Amino acid sequence: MSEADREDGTGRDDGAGRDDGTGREDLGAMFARVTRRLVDAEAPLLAENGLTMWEYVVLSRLALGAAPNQLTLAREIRHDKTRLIKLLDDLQRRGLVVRRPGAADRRSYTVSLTDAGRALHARVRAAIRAMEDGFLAGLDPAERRSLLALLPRLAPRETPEIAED
Amino acid sequence: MSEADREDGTGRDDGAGRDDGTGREDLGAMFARVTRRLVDAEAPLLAENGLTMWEYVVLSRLALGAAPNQLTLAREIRHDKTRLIKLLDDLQRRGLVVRRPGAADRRSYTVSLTDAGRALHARVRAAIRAMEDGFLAGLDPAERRSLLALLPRLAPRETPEIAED
DNA sequence: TATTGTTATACTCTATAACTATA
DNA sequence: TATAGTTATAGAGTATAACAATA
Repeated sequence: MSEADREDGTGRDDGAGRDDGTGREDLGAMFARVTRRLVDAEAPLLAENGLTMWEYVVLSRLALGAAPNQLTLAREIRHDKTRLIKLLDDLQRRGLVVRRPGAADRRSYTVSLTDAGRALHARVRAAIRAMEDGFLAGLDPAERRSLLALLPRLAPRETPEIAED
Repeated sequence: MSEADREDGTGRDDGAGRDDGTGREDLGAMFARVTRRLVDAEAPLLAENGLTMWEYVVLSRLALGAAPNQLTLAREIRHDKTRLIKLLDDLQRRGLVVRRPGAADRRSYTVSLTDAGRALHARVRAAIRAMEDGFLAGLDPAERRSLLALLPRLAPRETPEIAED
């Protein structure tokens, strides 16, 4: 593929400095920059509620339903199973999640949210959602709809394995 | 435990797991997932060419024009000035970049690409661009145009300060 | 023999402080 | 006094190996 592809992209100069002749910035660089801005904007909201990013990721996953065991939970959120241990210890000590002996396999523990955990997640998520609305404020409704429809197709989420609570 | 257990909630199953009632996934989570997929896809392309991600970031910035000094270079790519040292040492040892005494300020060094550095960057960038084309293959032309127009607006790049070569 | 939860260890990445030479 | 480049050190984050209990 050559420079002629600029026809279905953006061939214009967006004022981001001297053009190096390649037409547009790397997709990875652009996505990374947006991601970093969102992470930076989420950081204070999480800190206010005493959560780290990984803890929030765990709560978000568990909000979909109980995880059958810690290993699948770790795989689904792409976190090391070894680091998940202390993280769950902390969340459980704070009464946000519970580990229960697995029904079939005595080695494993199902992990699920407590009422307090579900409430905290809902509160933080609402704050994050409000921040995101501001983040997307510059887009008109059609653009916003297009973006929200596109993103899941570019990186589909793995179907979580849900256990009985 | 049958898969049909997931149907008991909303009845909707779009492949993204049980709905937790909040409508859509966090924007940050979606962007982070896309970014990770792109980074993972770039990794082998960079490794084949003996570059780390940060080294490629430096080359990409310098492809826009020489940096007036290392400090502004570090700030523009959001990298620690202390870690930039060894990184530039390496790139210079390999003949990809050159540090030249600053014209006005004798403390500073301009940083610019050598011909070899420019060639390597162009080669790697072409490989990455080809990968990106595959990555966006699932989108129709209108969606692709919309996405590429949106991204720079969601996280504008800082205008780089360009020095004379 | 393989897997789940766990601990311990080693390694990488990142952040901070401090030094030098110039300004 | 402040800044550009550099070095050294401490800390956080991450990966790997190994172990006990169970399958």
